[in-house]
Amino acid sequence: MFPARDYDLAATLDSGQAFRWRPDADGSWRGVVSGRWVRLRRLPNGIAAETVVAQTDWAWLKDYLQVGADLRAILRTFPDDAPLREAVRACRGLRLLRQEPWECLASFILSSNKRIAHIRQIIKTLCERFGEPVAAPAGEPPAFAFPSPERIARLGERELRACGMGFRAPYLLAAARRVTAGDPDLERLGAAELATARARLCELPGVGPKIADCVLLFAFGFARAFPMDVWVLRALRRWYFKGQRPTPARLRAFAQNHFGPHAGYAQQYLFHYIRTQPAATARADTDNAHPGHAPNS
DNA sequence: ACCCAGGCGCTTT
DNA sequence: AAAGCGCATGGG
Repeated sequence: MFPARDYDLAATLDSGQAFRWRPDADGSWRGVVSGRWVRLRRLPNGIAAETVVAQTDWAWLKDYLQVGADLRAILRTFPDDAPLREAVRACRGLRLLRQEPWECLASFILSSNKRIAHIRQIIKTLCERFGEPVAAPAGEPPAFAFPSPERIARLGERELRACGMGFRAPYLLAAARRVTAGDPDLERLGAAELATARARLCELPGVGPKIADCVLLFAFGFARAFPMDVWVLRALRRWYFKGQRPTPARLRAFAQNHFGPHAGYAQQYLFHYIRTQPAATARADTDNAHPGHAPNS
């Protein structure tokens, strides 16, 4: 059991940062982390973890779950504005994970122009077909590790397309080959400056600013990385620029300047909050005649 | 059928 | 810098 306060497993594991967790009827979650089958369950004062093989060192899972992160201290760095206050109130216990770089990179290459439910399906098929088998408890369905870059690099585009990933197949294949060749070296990227690491990732085919920021935030822990997808853009326009027509450059500058040292965390709260809003209001980002709490600089 | 999806790459303005 | 467009696939 890991002691942890303010940790919402559902919001954290099922909100589009990781794609391999499945909920159980009793509120527990099953997944594969670092090639190990894991079941997680929320306890009053922490998180219970169950594996197949007894663990003497849980560092790999504690790091993944970031149970040592001081969420309250992070939230205190947020700017005190109405949208973030409401998002934090509505998404209590939402956390950022610390994922394995290759799995995170590959997953988000597969995410472009896809719904989260379908990203999960593509990744599930990819793991079942090409991932190493992982020991699972009796009665559980077979489990598989996420396929290594070396494994994917040996495949053909046709086998990848058969997983349902469409035009992303050549991107994933090329990225696997580059990573296998050590260009970039994912082991070293986390030690680089944010801008340098982002530029390296963007050299990969199929990786642009948004996917790079996802990897920087979810795998390398760059706290200022701020992935701007359609939902976050919608949130920014609706809650911070109501009635205005901010240019993309203006939105980027605002995001960099407004949200502080844990901007990536703020991003995840806005993302999860607007996605869990009723659809009718979540999409009301274009029809607005009433300026709200909009900043002027 | 039509529209959109945790975008990106390329072309044109 | 920014806007258009195509891209595979699947679900509402």
